[in-house]
Amino acid sequence: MSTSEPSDRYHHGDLRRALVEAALELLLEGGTEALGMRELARRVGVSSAAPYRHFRDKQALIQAVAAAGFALFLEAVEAAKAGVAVDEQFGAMAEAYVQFALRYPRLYKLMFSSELGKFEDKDLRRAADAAYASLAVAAAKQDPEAPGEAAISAWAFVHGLSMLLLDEQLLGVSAANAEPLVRKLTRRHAQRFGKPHPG
Amino acid sequence: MSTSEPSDRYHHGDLRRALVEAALELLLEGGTEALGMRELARRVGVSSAAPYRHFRDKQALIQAVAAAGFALFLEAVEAAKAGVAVDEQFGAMAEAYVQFALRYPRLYKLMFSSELGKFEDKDLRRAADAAYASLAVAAAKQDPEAPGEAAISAWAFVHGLSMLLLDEQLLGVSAANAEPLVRKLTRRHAQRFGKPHPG
DNA sequence: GTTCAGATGTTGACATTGCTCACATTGAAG
DNA sequence: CTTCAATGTGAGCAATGTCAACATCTGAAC
Repeated sequence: MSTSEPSDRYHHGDLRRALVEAALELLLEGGTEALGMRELARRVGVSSAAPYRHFRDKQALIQAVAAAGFALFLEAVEAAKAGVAVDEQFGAMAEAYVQFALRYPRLYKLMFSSELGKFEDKDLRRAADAAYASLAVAAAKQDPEAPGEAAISAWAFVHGLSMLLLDEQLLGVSAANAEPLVRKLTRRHAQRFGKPHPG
Repeated sequence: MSTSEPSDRYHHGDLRRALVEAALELLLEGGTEALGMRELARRVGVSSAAPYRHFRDKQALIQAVAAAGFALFLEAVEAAKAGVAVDEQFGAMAEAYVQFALRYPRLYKLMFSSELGKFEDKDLRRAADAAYASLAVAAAKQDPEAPGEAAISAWAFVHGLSMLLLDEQLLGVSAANAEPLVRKLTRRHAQRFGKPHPG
């Protein structure tokens, strides 16, 4: 499933990428707890100390994973807006957003866990901002009179909704049957927060 | 600051409570990473194995802390609604909600971290639901035509906004100067999501 | 009041983890 | 071909979560 063949030579060739890939798999399977440096090294078929040539810290490794996550995330959200009428783009993106969270719950959680130190890692920060910007732009178009507030509200809404769904805080609603609710809610949000004087 | 005097007798007397208290302090000071079983035992002045008489797991201990957090949280939100006109209660509670998150960021994060297993621990589940219900009721009153959706949207909004603020994802806005923004946004949300036919 | 059974605490140990240091191996630039 | 920086190895340290065997206390029954 990956491009990483162990290949018994001394130098791995592309350890850094292999590590991030494996870390991602490890995370998706077993959550944050399962994501350890040593286990990671084992997976890639390399000694326990090797990863430290590429990442100062466990935290640095995690930041890289999160950044990769944001890239995936951005891709998904952008894809959702392609070929959609402008005034329906926000709704589509919001839906894609929540669906991403539901499909990769542990990754999503990691991305926003932020014992993570988003501020310190430049790459991570950039990736996160890019994702934010993508949705913010679409949301801002909805309410040209107060674009900033519209963007924040929109982001807060989708993020909060995702979290609620992941925590199964919504009685009777789980990842499996969330789709109709998500659609209804995002549409409702777009309506209420959309252009205030539609007539 | 606590009721826990070490007191050199063999039996502590109220270890369980002391542990949760100390864990809370530890969490507030140093975050999740600083919250370890052994360090905790050290703080309370007890052997490393003693906590296991009261908590099966580290996770169980953490769940107890989270439950305590939800109690605190509920208290804060309820306090905010006391003595406020009914149609302004939601705004007041929403503001209190976000302020709680800003005052206790690490605790708030823990409460919603949910590698936490909210489903399994009954006490925790109850505490979380109670907090949810409190805000949900106020939000539902805002839009009697679709109370369920109003509640979800409201919760998602405040939760999402809190997370964004904690992650400093909002450029130029941090815990220190967040208050006016929070007030403006919650009011805006109440307006847009409030009774659709105010005339 | 003595006794005895839980409940509660202690000691010491095991496996595992993050991380570091001294050393080994390699590929590429001169 | 030599050399050097980049990359990987192995052993080891301190710390952690957890457990089992043992110690001590407390409260209820006699």
